[in-house]
Order: sequence, then structure tokens, then C-alpha cells
Amino acid sequence: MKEKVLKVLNEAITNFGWNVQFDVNEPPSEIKADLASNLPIVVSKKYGVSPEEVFGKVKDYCFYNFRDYMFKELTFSSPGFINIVLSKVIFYEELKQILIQQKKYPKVDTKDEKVLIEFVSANPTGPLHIGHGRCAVLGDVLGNLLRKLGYNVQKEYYVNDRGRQIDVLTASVVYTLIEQKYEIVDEKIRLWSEDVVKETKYKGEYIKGLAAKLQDKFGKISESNINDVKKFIVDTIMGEIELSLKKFNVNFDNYIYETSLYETKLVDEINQLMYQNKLVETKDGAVWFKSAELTDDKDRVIIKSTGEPTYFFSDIIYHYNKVQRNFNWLINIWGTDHHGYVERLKSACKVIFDSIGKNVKLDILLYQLVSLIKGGQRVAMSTREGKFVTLDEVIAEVGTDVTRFFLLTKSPNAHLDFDLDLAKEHSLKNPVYYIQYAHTRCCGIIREVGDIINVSDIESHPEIYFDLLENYDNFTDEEIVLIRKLCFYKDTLELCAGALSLHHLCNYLIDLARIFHKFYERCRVIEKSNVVIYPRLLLVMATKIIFNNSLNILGISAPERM
RNA sequence: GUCCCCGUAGCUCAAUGGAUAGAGCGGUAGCCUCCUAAGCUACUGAUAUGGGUUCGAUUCCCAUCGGGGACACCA
Repeated sequence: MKEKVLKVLNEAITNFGWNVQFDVNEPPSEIKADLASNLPIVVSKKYGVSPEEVFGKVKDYCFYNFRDYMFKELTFSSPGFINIVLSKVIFYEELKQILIQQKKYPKVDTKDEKVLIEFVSANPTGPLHIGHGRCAVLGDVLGNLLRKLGYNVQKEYYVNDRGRQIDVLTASVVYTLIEQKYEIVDEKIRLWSEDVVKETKYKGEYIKGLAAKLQDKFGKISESNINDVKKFIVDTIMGEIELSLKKFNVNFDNYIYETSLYETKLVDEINQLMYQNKLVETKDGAVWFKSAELTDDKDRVIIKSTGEPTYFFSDIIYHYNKVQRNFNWLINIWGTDHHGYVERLKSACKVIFDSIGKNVKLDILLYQLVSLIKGGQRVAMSTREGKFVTLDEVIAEVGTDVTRFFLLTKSPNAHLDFDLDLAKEHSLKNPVYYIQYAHTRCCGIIREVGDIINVSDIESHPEIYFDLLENYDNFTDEEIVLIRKLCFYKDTLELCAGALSLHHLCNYLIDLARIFHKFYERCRVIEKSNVVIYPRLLLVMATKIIFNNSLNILGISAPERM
């Protein structure tokens, strides 16, 4: 809707030789217009023409070319806004598309970009907690949205299954086993694990569970099978993580393991690229990436003096690997605790992608961490210390729909306090139920109407009934507000895609639900004499479609009854 | 010390530089002979502080105060 108006207004100013950036937005509620634009004042500023004059010219142009089809009324308000009342034709046009396309609405052109969204990627060292949940839902829903808007999207989880943390994890589990059954572990491994846990170890309850499983699976643990033990521990934890994600209705297309990157030729290729382009140097027995020459404040190690690659090196390989798979829009979703790492990776990727002549967009989306409040106290979460409330526990307490919605309504940039007690108490009064209830009311009406007329007829051939809509002249305020809101659905999706955040859609839905509940109170579809008012029925059907489609993007259920 | 995010109603959060700052929860008072009252209506109530830029600032800039986070040959 906005897009169409924007296009016409742009055409108008181009016609007069002006070229400016301006907005088209919904005006404040006290202004009786569908859309408003700051175009007059913006042009006035740049070209020294009075806003009134700009308005006059634009109005004439719009009315001459698009009256009836698009504009009903254009008015000026100071200091330089143009208020737009749209013709009902354009609203009906959109409404018809909703009814015809149904689940497929809004149909869009296929986009060229091949998108890879990498998110969660929590280290396989323990269960997911609520912070991972936020990341999971942000990525999952962003993927759904971009898919809906015509992009080819893959959702990927990157598993860091090597490095020191895996050693510490393995040692922690083995050490726990030693405490219970000393003789199961060979001396060499015993000494190794005791040495590692002296410094740091994982302390959660789940470590004991893993130790028990280890005993069942291996019987005896020695140097010869320690790598299998590591793999078993990682696989077991990843199995749990995948289960949690599934319960949370988060779906990944692919899991990629860090170790698998080292089994390919990528490492040699990257090394060659780096040396060829003089991006690295050897110093103190380690290999350094010369990032200080880029945007970093100092150089960074990629191969330690022990010969072990660092996480940074793995990440360079991983991103190279993404591009090798022909993705050209990479979106990473990270916790804000990684913000210092953003520029480093971006600049490294840029030089490497440039050197192989690939044009790739890399967006790194940071979300603020979630603080869990329990008993009025902030709970510091630490996987290593075993202090956390798992995602599973939260879901069990308040449910998937409520948790997802709670995590999505807030802008990723906002700190988030998840008060577990409050969430439990409020789960029955959650806004998500307000939205779902509006949907069930749509279903209820359609069900009742079904007793009087054949509804599936209308659903399969809505175009036959459009005349009834167009010839219905006495729409009430509630109906007009509802129609307008439905027609702005697509704009909301575009807004979310532009901002890479779905909270706008959540707010839109709360708004739509309120508008629909009001409509429900004021505008009966079935009159007492069992007469069905068709235009209203079509509105209800369109509303139901919008609720369904958007809840589907959010991964939240749309129940028929509650 | 350097860097990043945030500070809006009693609480949890909205508001791509726009017009009289919006919701939900809570509180107060009403509304079911009628498509589910998990609803509707009315009232209640907020931009941390001080400057600046702008026709216009919750939004941008500077300072102050407060909260969270990051600054490894960890991942």
C-alpha cells in the first residue's frame, strides 16, 4: 500500500524536476487520513519553494493521473504535510488479493539473494537457556519472514565441536566418572583430566548424567578411545539441544560441525589466499592475521604457537565455506557479548571475499542478553558454573507460544528481563492469547455462518462475491479501520525485513486483534433473523487469513477454538 | 582506562527525525435474552538530568547520573 503511494508521489516530484527522500506513513489517529507524507516540507527545504506550492502541484498531478483509482482526498497541513485519503478502489483491490491468495498472500517476486542465516550456534557444552531461546526465535522467524518475501533461505547451526572448551567439558565428565569409579579410567587420561579440571570445569547436574552414559557406552576409557568419548559427549549434548529446539518450534535446515571444516581442502585454500595477499605474518611461533592494517586495533592470532587454530581462524574458514556454497547474503545472529568481534570478522571476510571476486553482504545482528529474574533477583547465568534456567524449563512453565511471543515483541536492541514468576503468573493473560482469541473468533463466525450458507464455496471462489463488497456503501468506522489495517499487513512485513526485526509484526498483530475485537462487538455478521451480511463475512475471512499467515511466520499456533 | 547497548506510565515493552508519545498487565467504574466475556467501553498514568542541532527530538550530537555487556595464543 505504502509502496504504491510512494511510487506515485515519486513520479510526481520527478515530473517537476525535484529529487528528495521523503516518508509515507500512517498519520496520528486524530488526523482523518489513511496515509501522510512529509514531502512538501522536504521539497520546500531543498528547492526553496513554499510547502503550499509544492502541495498544490503534487495534488494536481496526482488527481489528474490517479484520481478515483488511488486518491480520494489530498489535504495540506502545516508545517508541510500532505494527508492522503485513499480511494476505496485501492483498498478493495488489496482485500481481493488476500481472499484469492489466502495462505500464499502476499505473493512476491522471487529475489536473487541466496541467504544463509546462522544462529544459536550455542557451544555443545550444556543445555540451552533462555538467552539461546531469544537467538533461536529471532533467527527462526527472520528466516520465515525472508522466505515469505521471496528469498531463498537456509537456517544453519554452527557447532563448535573442537578446541579447549570441548577438552574442558570432556575432562569434567571424565573426572566426575573417576570420582565414582576410579578404575574405569586409564591412568594417563586420569592425570590429564585431573590436570584440566584443576583450572576450570563444568559443574552442572547434567555432567553427572553424561558420566553415567559414558560408563554404559564405553566401559573403559583410555587414550585409544578418548576422541570417541569426546565425540560421544558432543553428540549427546547436541541431541538434547536439537530436541529442545524442536520443542520450541525452531527448525534448522542444516547443522555444520567445526571439525568438518578441517576435513576439506578449504584450509589449504584459505592459507594460500592469506599468504598470497600478505594478510598474515609469523611472530613468536604463531601465525597472526594482520588485522591492525584493517579496522582492528591490533593483530590477531589465527594459529597458536602450539599449532592449534584459534576460533577466529575457524570462523574465517567457515565464512569462506558459506560463500563457496554460493550464499551471497550472510546473516549472523550473535549475543551482544560478541560485539567486539564484529568488525574483526567483517574486515577479514571483506578482504578474503574481495580477493576471490565475490560480492557478498554480511549482516551481523546483535541481540541484547536476557536476564532471568527469579524471586525478584537477577540470576547470573553461566553454563560452566551450572547456574542457569534451561529453555526446556521455561517452555514447560509457560508454553512455547507465550515464550516465543515474549521474546519476539521486544526489539533485539532492548535488554530483556525475563521474570519467571511473573511469566508464570501472566501466562494466562498474555497478549499472545489476545491475538489467538481474535483468530478463534474469526473461526467461530465462519463456523456459525456455515450452518446457514455454503462457506467453502466462497473460500474457493471469492471473486464471485466481490460485487457485494464493492456495492456495500454503508461501512461503519470499525469496518473501515479493519480494512485499512489488513491492507497494511504487507507494509509491516517489509518494515520487519528492513529492520531485520520482527517486533513490528508483533505490535501490528496486537493492534489488529484490538481492531478486530472492536469490530466483533459492533458489527454482527449474522443478524438475529439468520441473515448473513456478506461484506462483513468477507472481512472476517480476510482477517483470519492475515492472522493465520502472520502467526505462521512467528511460529505460533493459530487455534480454531480456545 | 577504551568500546557497545539501554534508561519512556506502578510493572513489561512500542513509537524507519514528524503532528495531541502508544499497547498489555495492574487499579477504578460499567457492559452477556445476541457469531466464545481469554472480549468491549470509560477513567488512571511516563520520555533519567543539563545543554546543543532542527520548521519539528523519545529518536541525532555533547556532558552528567544509573543499569547491562565486551576488551585472550577462550570459544
